[in-house]
Amino acid sequence: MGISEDLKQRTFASETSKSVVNIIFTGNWMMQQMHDLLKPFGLTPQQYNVLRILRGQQNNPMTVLAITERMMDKMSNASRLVDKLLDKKLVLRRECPKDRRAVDVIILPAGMTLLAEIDLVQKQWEMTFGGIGEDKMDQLNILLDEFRNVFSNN
Amino acid sequence: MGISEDLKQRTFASETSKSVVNIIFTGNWMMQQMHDLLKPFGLTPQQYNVLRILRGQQNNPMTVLAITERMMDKMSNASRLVDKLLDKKLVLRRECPKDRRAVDVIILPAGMTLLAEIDLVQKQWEMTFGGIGEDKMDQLNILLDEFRNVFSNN
DNA sequence: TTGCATTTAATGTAATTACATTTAATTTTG
DNA sequence: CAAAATTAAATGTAATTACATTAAATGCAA
Repeated sequence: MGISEDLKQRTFASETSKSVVNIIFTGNWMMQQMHDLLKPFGLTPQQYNVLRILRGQQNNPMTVLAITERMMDKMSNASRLVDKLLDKKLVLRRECPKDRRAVDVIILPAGMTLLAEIDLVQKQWEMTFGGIGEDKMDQLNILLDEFRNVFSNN
Repeated sequence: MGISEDLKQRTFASETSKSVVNIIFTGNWMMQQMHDLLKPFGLTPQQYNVLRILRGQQNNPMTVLAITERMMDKMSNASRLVDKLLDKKLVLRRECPKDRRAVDVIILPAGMTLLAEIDLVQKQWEMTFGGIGEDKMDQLNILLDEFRNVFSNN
């Protein structure tokens, strides 16, 4: 099914507005997939995103600001997401010694273990897209980047 | 800037996970653009989406369920979105004569007028993407559809 | 060094979303 | 037809997000 059938919309004003709608719709759809996948592990996609960012830093502490810069959804409040991960004892938070305004966040072994568990399911899920092929993935990435770059600023 | 620079992430585990991240990130980015564009008009993207769906039906009443089926974000509660539009006096709500469980929603002239105002700004904004060209738009739409169709079900 | 601007994170709050439940109407089944 | 199942929408609520503000630390300029 194409976007027209998915949204039961016969025509679009232009190919551009179809693309705009398709990008938003597919983004939401993808987020929903992640959401469903993560549900058994008790993480929201945003929390998962933060955990993966922390893992990506090879266990070096990261400030909340550095996390924010790397988050897919810039709008969610990294400070509160870290709170949630703290509650779950997946990360550690401590005052940054170099700059006492900042806060260092470090992923704990429990966080690494949970991510490792999720990796299995996540990898399997991603494999479903494997049939599309690297060429098309690459092409898609180029096109999406191009859309965002239309606005050179912000 | 490509997704790597935008998220300050040097490498991705695979081209697939890069695409997955890119789709979500670009969807959020696009939503944020809409959000900023609509702010002066006092509508959220979801409310705007509902209004446009109603306009698309050529002033025929639509039930809340029919609206839901056409919404870009299936998760937002159409019932409460309609509430908000009612508060703003942009739509009318009345019991559906054929099925008294259902509720008919109709866009009011005030809603049409507001949409017409927004159309001007929206069209201008969309024109920014015009340089990308119809071919690439088409290509992108095909690729996004392909991603969603990997899961033939749901 | 003091005062002012800036930066970093946390927090207050209103609005929205997620999820389950409820209510009312309709359809199906025995 | 009556009872049970299903459907459509609304609603209660807890969690999350949006947005502004606050608090604390740092940097910079006079």
